[in-house]
Amino acid sequence: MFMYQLLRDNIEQHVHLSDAEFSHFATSFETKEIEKKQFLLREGEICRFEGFVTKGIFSVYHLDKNGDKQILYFAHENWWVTNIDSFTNNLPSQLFIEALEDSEVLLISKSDKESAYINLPKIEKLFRVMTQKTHVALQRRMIDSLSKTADQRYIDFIEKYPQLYQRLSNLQIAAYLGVSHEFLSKIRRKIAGQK
Amino acid sequence: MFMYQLLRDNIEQHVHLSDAEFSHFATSFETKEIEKKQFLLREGEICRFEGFVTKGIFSVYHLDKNGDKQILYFAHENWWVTNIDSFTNNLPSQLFIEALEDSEVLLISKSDKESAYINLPKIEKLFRVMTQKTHVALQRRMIDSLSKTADQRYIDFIEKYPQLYQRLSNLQIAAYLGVSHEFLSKIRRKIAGQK
DNA sequence: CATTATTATTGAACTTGTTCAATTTTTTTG
DNA sequence: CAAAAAAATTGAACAAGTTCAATAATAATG
Repeated sequence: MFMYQLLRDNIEQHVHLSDAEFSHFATSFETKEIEKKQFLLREGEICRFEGFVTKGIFSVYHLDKNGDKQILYFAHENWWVTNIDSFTNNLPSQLFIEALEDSEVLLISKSDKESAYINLPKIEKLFRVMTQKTHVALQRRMIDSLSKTADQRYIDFIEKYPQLYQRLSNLQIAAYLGVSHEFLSKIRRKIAGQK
Repeated sequence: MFMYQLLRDNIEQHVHLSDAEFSHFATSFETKEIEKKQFLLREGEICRFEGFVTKGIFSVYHLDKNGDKQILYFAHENWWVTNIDSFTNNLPSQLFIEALEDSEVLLISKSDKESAYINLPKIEKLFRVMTQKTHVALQRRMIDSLSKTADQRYIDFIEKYPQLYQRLSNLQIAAYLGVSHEFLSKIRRKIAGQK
């Protein structure tokens, strides 16, 4: 099936699995469809899965006490999505994971993931390498957030994620950049005027 | 030796090693002393180590084109320090690692670390778990950086790292919080006035 | 301990970003 | 396709944070 091929290609970027190994690992996943505006995970729930997005986009965000949303990341096709804190430590999630389009994910449970670690050490390596990459990306974003102005972060975002930019509302992008959507609107006007 | 006991206790928080396993792993480390204001790693160099701090404090930071410093984290006794991006991908470092006091680290090279992964799978687990924890902490910091005001981030910092706060200058703390040190000074005045 | 460096404070003018409220535009849905 | 809902724009008043330049306080060093 197409979505399993996507998963295989994704894994192949980090470690090589034989047909048999992949087939076995792939049976650990179940498919789930989530409609737009529905949740894969809500605040307070314990995250019992790690997901691989095969269709659509999810946003992973925090809601602060003022009701403002801070988006940690977007996960579209070919990305992994979970609340790693809740998942690994069995803690109530402080994050929401919401579908921004009608979406589809392959989900693996914690116990299946742990079995895979044991049966297939390459899987442990896979997740270690993925976590490292994600961490490096977040370090870069943290530095940008400390040093760059919102204008520049917006320009960088468009350049880095042109396909994502097309599919997201400015409300979403503003919540990712950490500015009000009104201010993002003014940034857009300013940039448009410069061209 | 005292510093190896520190290392062992640190590892023990995540995985258990027998005396023999630990002794073997410990031989991979070499001790290095770094004087205050000297560098463990400079921008442009490839990071060939992962370090465990046994004495002193390091700051891991980026210098932007304006010459402003953004501090990613501080590593004091009992913390690990490296540039994970440069280390894992053999890329020139975009970060500096500088000793803020006369310091001492135990260093392990990439090849020794990789041997350990192979000889002792618990070590792979150790680093996977540590990276996950670090990642979760950075996610929380990212959310705070998107949602909280500098006053609140400063108050949080003092509360979270009271011992670190005592040993750092306000210049360092400002570069960590992402504000000018002048503004931090005004925050401090405001907070002092409230008490 | 006297001198020099670095760090911290302060004020004033300025820039960046927020909030609120109103209006327009676009998208969704019956 | 009409109506309703959601998203985007705009302006005005405000708050948060920067920059620059001067001064004071602390720490480092011969």
